[in-house]
Amino acid sequence: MTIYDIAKMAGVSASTVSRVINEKPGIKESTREKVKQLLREYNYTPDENARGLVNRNTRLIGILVVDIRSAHHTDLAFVVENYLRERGYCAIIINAGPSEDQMAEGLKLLEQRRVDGALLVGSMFQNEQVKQGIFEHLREVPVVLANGYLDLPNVYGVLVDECDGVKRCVELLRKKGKEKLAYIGTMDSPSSMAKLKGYQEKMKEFGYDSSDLIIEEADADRESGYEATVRLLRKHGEVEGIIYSEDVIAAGAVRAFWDLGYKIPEDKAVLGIDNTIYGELTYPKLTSLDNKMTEMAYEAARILVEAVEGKTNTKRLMLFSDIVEREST
Amino acid sequence: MTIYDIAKMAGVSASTVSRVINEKPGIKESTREKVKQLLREYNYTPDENARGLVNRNTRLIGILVVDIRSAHHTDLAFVVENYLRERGYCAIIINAGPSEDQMAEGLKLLEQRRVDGALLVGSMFQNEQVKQGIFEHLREVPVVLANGYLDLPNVYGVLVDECDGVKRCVELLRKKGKEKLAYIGTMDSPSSMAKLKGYQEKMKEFGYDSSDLIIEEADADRESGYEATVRLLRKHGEVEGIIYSEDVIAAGAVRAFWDLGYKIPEDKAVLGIDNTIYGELTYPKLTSLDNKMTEMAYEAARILVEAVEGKTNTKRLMLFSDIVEREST
DNA sequence: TTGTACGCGTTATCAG
DNA sequence: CTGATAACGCGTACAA
Repeated sequence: MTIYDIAKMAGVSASTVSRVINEKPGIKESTREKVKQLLREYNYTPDENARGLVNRNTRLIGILVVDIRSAHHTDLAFVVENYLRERGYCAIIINAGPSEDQMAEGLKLLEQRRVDGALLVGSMFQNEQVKQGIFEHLREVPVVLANGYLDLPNVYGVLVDECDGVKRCVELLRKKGKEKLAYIGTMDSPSSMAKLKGYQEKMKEFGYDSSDLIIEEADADRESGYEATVRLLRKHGEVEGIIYSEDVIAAGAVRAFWDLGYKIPEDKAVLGIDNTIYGELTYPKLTSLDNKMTEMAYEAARILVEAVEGKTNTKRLMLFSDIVEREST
Repeated sequence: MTIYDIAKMAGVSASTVSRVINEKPGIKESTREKVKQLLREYNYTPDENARGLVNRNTRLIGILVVDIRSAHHTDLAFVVENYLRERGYCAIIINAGPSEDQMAEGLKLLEQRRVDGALLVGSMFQNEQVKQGIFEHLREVPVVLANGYLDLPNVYGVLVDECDGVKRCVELLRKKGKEKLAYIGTMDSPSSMAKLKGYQEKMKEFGYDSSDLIIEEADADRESGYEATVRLLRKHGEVEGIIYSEDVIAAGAVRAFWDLGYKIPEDKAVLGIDNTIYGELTYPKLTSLDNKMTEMAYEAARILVEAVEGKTNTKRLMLFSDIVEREST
């Protein structure tokens, strides 16, 4: 079913049908009604792709994410997809995977689809190869990085002050009387490094030398959180509080403290980051640094759509995180 | 950059460029190389939409999901997206929302995009309005229901034997010496009803009258799980084991048992369904009925792609669930 | 108020 | 082996 079919049945030309569909003025009311009637009868819907070919847009937005299964990316994708759909855009989701090659591959895919814009979710996209990929494949359309930034004329960034957020976490633990503080977490992304830096700098303010700092690396899963915690406590049983780079790691840690017979928060305080579902599931519930994923998603979607529609915008938007206190501190 | 631009630079016609791009035979090696060189130089990628216009396909697959944030839907979407991408398809994701009107709206959106096929995730899509919507909007393309089925010529279903699965859960609890068994869960989807039916039928086999069965309704979140459990125990303190329709509800319940001073599994056994991350996060860890989401996702994607590519397939594929025993039973 | 003709980027067909 | 031409479904100047 095309506009030609409708046109034939209505005894008018295809352009007339097109005009009716797009609510253009200057059509006799009787023909408009006749066409509308037919449109409804065959519940005809215009082909967005063909439309895009002539309008020179697709109303398609690409969402690139390392792995959609990670909870905060999902939350973000949800908010963004809703925002887009309400404005007539469709979201193409691509799990780019962790390697920079795969990310570039994802960018190429989006170019092939001629997306009107792209959203890259996660600080992992903040690297040279992606920058190069955007330059090669998506130079013509706005690109928004959620929790990242790249210095390119068409790239916008929405960021959260993770370094400052962790500093406030350190302050909170000190205020609760915990002196000896350690840090366990991932170190594989710019975001991770910002968090770590927050811990290091704040501890130095409290008079610790960088050689005194107790830091342990972990992967972003519970098993790793469990093991890293056990490892750290074996060496530094005196630690009174640990900040974890992600709730999921802290969730594994909670189990470790249980098994080792420590009470949370009396013996050891635990503080996670991301304020995800993990934080509410552990016993006791985790205190967590909320890095405002929902807000970030909303702002990223807004900036992207506005840029696509030709409105200018701030290139970098900074959001502030909040500590959500629960039972683990 | 179009094939015409490339053609002009290579001193050939657009058809030749097109033939090179599509690896068609019958091109002089020297011209092929010359064109390929240009293609690389300008890292040109063909416009999939324009391509689709003439090929009469889009290589776009629509994924309709009630809410992408629910963990098992996310897992499924991940597997499906990877499968599709490896085969040259792109996934359009739409959060259809819980109402049947919104679902129909989502179907219309997919028609507009002229998707080559659609995947509807969750038994919630198993209703008359969606059936009508598929008939109106997606009659021409294959549609796969993950965990559901609709009797329409172009609809395929991949299902899991939830009723039978719950029966085996009842058996397991009995074998562990738990006699008095209750059921708490959602009752708002065909899938929920199948689970409930499994509980009811198996209990009858064990000699219980339907009026003896202890059943409590809950929403699919932790708060509701907590409250429903407290409510049920107040009335039936003698219950020795509870089956929950979803892990997330059971996760709330675990907290309720803690607060009420019951030991799991000694005092009360807890059994969830879905084998999601929730099950591993609670303390003790949940025994859960694994309804094979990953396998279902793989099969659904496979059937969909094969149907899109013209291969015939079983209209209904049934998978079998497994109980994953952890610490709560 | 309506229709004709063209172009969007690509592929298929047919002629050379 | 290669090029010209006609589609694909739609929107839009321009003409009537």
